[in-house]
Amino acid sequence: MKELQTGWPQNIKKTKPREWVLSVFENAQKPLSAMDICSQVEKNGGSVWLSTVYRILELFVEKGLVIKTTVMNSDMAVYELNRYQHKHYAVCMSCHKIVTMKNCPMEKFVPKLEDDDFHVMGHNLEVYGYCRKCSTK
Amino acid sequence: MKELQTGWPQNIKKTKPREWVLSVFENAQKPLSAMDICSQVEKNGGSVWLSTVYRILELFVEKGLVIKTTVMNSDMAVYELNRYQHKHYAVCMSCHKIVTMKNCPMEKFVPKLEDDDFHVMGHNLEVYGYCRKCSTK
DNA sequence: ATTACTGCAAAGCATTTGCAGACTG
DNA sequence: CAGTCTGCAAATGCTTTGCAGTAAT
Repeated sequence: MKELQTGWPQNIKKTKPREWVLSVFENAQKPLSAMDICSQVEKNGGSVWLSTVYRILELFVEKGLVIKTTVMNSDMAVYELNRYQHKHYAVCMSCHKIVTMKNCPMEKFVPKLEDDDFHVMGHNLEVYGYCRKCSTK
Repeated sequence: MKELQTGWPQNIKKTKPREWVLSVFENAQKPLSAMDICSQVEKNGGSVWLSTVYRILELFVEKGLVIKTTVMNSDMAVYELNRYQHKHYAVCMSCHKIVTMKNCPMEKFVPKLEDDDFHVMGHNLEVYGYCRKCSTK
């Protein structure tokens, strides 16, 4: 049973750096950049090079384990575990704080696309505005 | 009357490069990258340096004239006119074709955020999947 | 033993910045 | 004329790639 929760994903060779990266994701409360992951791994006592992190992320994305997105007006890519439950965020335009959204507008929504045969696989949504602190400043 | 449609936005000094960039946006059918804009300006007989385009884009975004987004798994930023009517796109995961979405799920949706005082200003939405051609390949 | 993965260095590329001359109002 | 904007060059910073040694099955 325990294996089901923390079990290593199939089709992915187990190595120290990959274990570290995955464990960082499992403890993360928000999407992480490659650098975030790198420094978090080191904070946990491991050691990985940035380029290795990028290769691991590429692999994880390819295997559907992780989702790659970008946060508003930031050129940096961020990654998060694909928990197969939608999760969206609001980003403060002023301080770039990230606030979790608890619901998802796509649940009961069918997009009307110009290509009628477009096969929708998923979506990214991001709300932007001003957080409590910044809107009262 | 004509001025209302093609009138130059207030608070923005009029220069050739800016006029060219704006006109490119007005004739664009999809979000454009800085390079797209640059080459489009040249195609129209103008001439701008890329760094100038970036500075113009930054200004336009700041003035609320243009919106900056990123398209799936591409590290390149794209920009489009803020037409004050939502417009969203679906992106083909295989050929990266962009398909316009005619409706918007946020119209009748109130996001539940962890920060109750978050002041929502707008949103980005992107749907991904496979277009007609790629899903039958 | 074979194949794949990582550390490391160096390259790539979109974007930003500095500066002097040119242009706008 | 004063202040801003642009052309151009060079720097920055995220991400990718090449290669040789190391680790996994």
